[in-house]
Amino acid sequence: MTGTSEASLIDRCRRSGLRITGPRRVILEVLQSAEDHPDVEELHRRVSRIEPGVNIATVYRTMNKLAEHGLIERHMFDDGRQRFEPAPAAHHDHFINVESGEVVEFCSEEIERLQEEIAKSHGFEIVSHKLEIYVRPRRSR
Amino acid sequence: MTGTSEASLIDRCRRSGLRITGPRRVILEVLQSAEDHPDVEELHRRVSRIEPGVNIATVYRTMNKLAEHGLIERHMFDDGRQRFEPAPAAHHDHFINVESGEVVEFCSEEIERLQEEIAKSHGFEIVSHKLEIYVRPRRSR
DNA sequence: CTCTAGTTGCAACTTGTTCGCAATTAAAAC
DNA sequence: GTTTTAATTGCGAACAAGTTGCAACTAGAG
Repeated sequence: MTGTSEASLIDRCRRSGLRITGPRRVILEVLQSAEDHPDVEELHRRVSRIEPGVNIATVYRTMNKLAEHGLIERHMFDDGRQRFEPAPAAHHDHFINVESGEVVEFCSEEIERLQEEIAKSHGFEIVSHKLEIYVRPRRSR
Repeated sequence: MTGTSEASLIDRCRRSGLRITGPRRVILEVLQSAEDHPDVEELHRRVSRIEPGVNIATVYRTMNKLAEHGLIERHMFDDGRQRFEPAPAAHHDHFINVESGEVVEFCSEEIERLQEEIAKSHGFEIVSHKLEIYVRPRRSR
């Protein structure tokens, strides 16, 4: 999520043979500095704040390109809209706070292991997985 | 998923105060005998085979009503369209075969338990969750 | 049998996303 | 630097899934 990362998105795009244009540069900046999991409209809003005139179709196209090249990760939570995060180093799952919409990442070795085990016992090989836990702040206690 | 069930969907609708009309009766039949997780278009197709003339908007509205009353469960897999299954007795998760699109149910006490634990440690209370494992048949071995 | 609120078909609409196309442009090749 | 050309862009139109307004219809309570 955050800019803890290594090589800038821009560099990684170049290495993937993607052209760095004006609009794209801004989109990448926005993505790189995103601390959350914005959807396309939100990205477009942030981009427009920096440089108005970038069409939302361009944002869509750019996100598709980036996803194709594995440079970002696309999520589809229950609100039915795509959300993105710069491809994280390690896999993780998500808490979605149903009250605020906020997304929190977490990971559990143990759950991953159990999944492997269960898949195997069903004769499957895991391609990918998605664990979303819809939560609310624990009251009282 | 299958008709292993108890009280018919129709009865449960009546008990929920939903009217049983012609179109609705057919939709419920189709749902009840579904062995899979059909989307609205597929449901509509099946309904139309039994009784043509039912509008797809009616299927949408009926599914919304049923979901409101907890009589069916709505899923949103990565294909981005709603899919449904008659509300199952017990919670379960899903394998989605990425090659065939087929959906297989499974459940794991242990994973559920771990989720609780992790949520708690983050100060959350679980509202619901969703674990989807995208798989393919295990080759060779 | 009557009456009314729930339900339906239909067409129009909304929302999120993609597409065609002509104009622009990054960056590879001179 | 200049040329070249394939990738990218803006724009408006087109899509796809799902929803809605409304007048007509009807299940089921009384």
